[in-house]
Amino acid sequence: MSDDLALAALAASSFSLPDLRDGQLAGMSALVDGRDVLAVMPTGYGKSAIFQVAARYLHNATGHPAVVVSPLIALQEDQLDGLATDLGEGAAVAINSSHSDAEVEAAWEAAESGTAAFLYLAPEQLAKDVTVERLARMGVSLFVVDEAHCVSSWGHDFRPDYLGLGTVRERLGHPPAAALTATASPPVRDEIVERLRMKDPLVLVHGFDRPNICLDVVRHHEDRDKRRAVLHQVAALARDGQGLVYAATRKDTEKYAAKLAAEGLRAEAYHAGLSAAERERIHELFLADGLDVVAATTAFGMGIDKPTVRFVVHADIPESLDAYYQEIGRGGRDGKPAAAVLHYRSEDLGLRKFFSTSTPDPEKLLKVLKVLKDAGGPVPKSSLAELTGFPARRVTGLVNQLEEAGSVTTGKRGIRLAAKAKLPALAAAAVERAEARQRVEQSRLTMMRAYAETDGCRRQFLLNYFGEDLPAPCNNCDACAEAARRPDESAEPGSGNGGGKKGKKTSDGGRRGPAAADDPFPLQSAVVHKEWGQGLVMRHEDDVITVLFEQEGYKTLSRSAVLEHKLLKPA
DNA sequence: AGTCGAGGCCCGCGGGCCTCGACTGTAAACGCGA
Repeated sequence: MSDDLALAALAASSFSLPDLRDGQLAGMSALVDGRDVLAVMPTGYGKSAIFQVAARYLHNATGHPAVVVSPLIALQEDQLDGLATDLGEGAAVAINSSHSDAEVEAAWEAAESGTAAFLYLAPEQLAKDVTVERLARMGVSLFVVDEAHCVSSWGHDFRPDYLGLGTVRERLGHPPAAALTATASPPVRDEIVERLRMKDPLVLVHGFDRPNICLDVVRHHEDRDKRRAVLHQVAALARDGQGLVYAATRKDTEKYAAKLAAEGLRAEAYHAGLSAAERERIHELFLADGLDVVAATTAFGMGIDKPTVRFVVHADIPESLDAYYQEIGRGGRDGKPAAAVLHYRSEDLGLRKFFSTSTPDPEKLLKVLKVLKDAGGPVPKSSLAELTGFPARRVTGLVNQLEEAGSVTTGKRGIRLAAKAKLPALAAAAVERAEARQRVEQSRLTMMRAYAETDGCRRQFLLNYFGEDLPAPCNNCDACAEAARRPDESAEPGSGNGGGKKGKKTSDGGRRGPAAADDPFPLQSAVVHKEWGQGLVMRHEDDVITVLFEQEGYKTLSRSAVLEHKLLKPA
């Protein structure tokens, strides 16, 4: 604990942080003591300082740098600039494909000689054995994973090297690990901890609620009505400030941008199909207040820290509340009022389903396994595509599914069988794992849908999902506004409340079930279900209890059925 | 799962309607040719 003073002094002198916020010092101190840390804090809270101060301290003590895994080259370069300002040129270096061979070698030497205290890499770099071996020889004081939710959201299909980070960390001699993210629900946190092989990490959750963001959901039946409403609303919101419109497809971002531009707004579309130069131009223009609105896919966001974003409108529902919270969290970072509006049609869930894990195909998995068995040794992924006749992307997905089940491993020279069992059994194991993954993804989408369709306070729902409790309705969402508009509703018991819609909310906006005192299954309590195993109570609403099960994801149960048939037991 | 858009058909010449196939997101890295 005597380190705490030294850490605080270092934060003040090297990083111009005279006053540390809740959790920052505790995080730094834990890392320096060798304990893993998972920090869930919004952008701008100062979660980077936790690992930066700790890394600096450890570098002074050992001469070894921190390895920082960051998903985007642009983010790496931003952080390099920031650290150069605080600590001087050369204190942080990066190894990625935007640098020449000579620059990369210089970065290595800076890290090895003790000049650089931070070495930034993308997970793809750490998939190369030569890289990991050189790092292991060099010695690593700290293993940092920035934007750690990527482990869960990108690891399974899009960027599988995220799943290998735990192994990489072992090979580096298991240095203490710091995982940082702005948003992660309990199952995502668990997955980060598991994948990075963290042991008893210090979990820091701070500044999670963003009360200045007004939460709003607008439901639609017809697609064209939704499009019209989105345009109308953005045009109105853009009168008072700048903001973002998130759409699910590239084409839609261009349509929205064109229509908004036609209405006289400074609007641009942003998606990964644009050239790097064009993306850079739009990004810079937005930061410099040169645009009223950017219509974007999920490509726009990470690393964009503009405090004055006044609205985030979703033209399509995201895949999960984790993603949604990440995206609306880009609004109102200056603490002033900001609007988060979700335009929702149940039909839009179809596209999200399409984007999620595909149903495992036992035949194709078996084919991959057969090819690997016949080869009798490691097979590079490209050859595997050729030998099976499947497209490269399909092969990646299949290999991931097999690898997650422990049936194959990816090594230096390619993919090889890892288990001795009969091939159909290996394929079946992979199918089982993939189906479990599908169930979890499906349940997360279901929770996103439930948020869109709830009559209760949106913020209570959202915070519940992230494992936090908000005792009273927020008074800054459409449901609370609706409740305030109908003060007499709760005085009318039973039927006859007009509108024809069942289950109108009560005037307290609540519908939170019985008080915690007499509730056998309070929020966040651990429970056991005969079939579904261990779970965590996430939410109460009327007669419905939502429980997060480790294997099955989110499930809703009828409270009366639970009590009557004793479906749940306290764990 | 749902939507877009090309192309065909109909009735009658400019546009509506239908069907059916294509397409739908996120990055880094590497090799190749200029």
